[in-house]
Amino acid sequence: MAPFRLNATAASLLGFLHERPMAGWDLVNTAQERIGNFWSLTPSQVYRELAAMAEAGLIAAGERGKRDRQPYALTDAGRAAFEEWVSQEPGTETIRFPLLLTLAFGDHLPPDRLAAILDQHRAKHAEQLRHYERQRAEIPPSFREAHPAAVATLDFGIHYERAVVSWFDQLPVSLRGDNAAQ
Amino acid sequence: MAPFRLNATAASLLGFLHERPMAGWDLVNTAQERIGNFWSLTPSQVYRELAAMAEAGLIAAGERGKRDRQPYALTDAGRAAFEEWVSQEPGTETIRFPLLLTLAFGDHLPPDRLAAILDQHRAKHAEQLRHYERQRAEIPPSFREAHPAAVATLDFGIHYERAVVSWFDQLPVSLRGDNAAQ
DNA sequence: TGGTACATGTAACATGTTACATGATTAG
DNA sequence: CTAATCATGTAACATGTTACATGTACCA
Repeated sequence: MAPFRLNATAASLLGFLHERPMAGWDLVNTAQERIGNFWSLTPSQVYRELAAMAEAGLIAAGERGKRDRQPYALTDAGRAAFEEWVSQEPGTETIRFPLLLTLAFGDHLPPDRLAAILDQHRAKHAEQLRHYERQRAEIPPSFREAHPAAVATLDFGIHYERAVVSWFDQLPVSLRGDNAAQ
Repeated sequence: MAPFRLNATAASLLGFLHERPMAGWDLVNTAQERIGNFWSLTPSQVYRELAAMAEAGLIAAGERGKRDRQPYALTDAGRAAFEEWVSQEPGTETIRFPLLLTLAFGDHLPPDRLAAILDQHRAKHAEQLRHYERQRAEIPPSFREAHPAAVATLDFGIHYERAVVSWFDQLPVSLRGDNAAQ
């Protein structure tokens, strides 16, 4: 058996499979819900990683259920691989922010066009922030105590979006114009 | 000539080539300096994109200089392709934050190990913040007025790192332990 | 004259994205 | 009966990463 180098995406799937056997579809949705705010993945990727991990013996396919659902269960090898992954030092985050590129090259754009783009993106981030805050407010105390890490990752989103919005708001008028919706 | 779909990385190289013809090496360094905080790229990528863009006629190779430097100059086609790219609505940012994955799956880790990891990453971000703030303080007023966008992207970094550090600091003791260096 | 920084690139592979094809089940 | 949603996947391609090979010029 080749030593199969786990990537973070595959490892996350193993992480979720600790809870119960799941099919690709479940994993896509679970991942979206639980780590989607800071780790993106597509269905294609999930199915590919599952196939590769099944091949490598980290998960075992069960019997297909309704609608051809293919459940996978964690194996001992999978559990071991996950343990190894999770105890590694996590790497640095990657941020790729196209808006900042547009801004950096903003000299090539009419000022009001740039201002409009900034304005629109500010609105999106403000909305995302409201969304997180609504979620935060709805967490029952029991959950808060049982899953402090889940709350902490949500809080990260809140801190991040607040920073982004306040960054927009401190931009000089020369860049953002004065049409910004406060 | 195929219509050559520009990606953000390639477009950025064109952006820099507006200033003067440059070789791959210059572009790697310029990009690292000017957009590296929110857009990562490797030398390999740069050379590949340059080759592809030269092939597509967006840039023209000049005569090789010292140390085999291969300068590229923007062509009219390149200028046009850049204009088109920069006037597009920029897409959403992508964030991939491995530490948050480790935190989300932190139940599989001894609490003090998780706390140590968090502590270490807090220190890194605090250092990065100090670095940005030092840079910010060194900007001469003349530059500030001439290049507001460059200042704004740096300010983004500052806002971001402040948010990250303050997020670390509000984590419950149950997660971060009490060994955190304030 | 030997080490360091400069400079270019290729190759192989890993990961991520997009588009599409197929069919099952459920709700109206 | 039909549309929406569930569910699985493949294929093709784009992008990103890592490791390596090659040689140049400067400077101590």
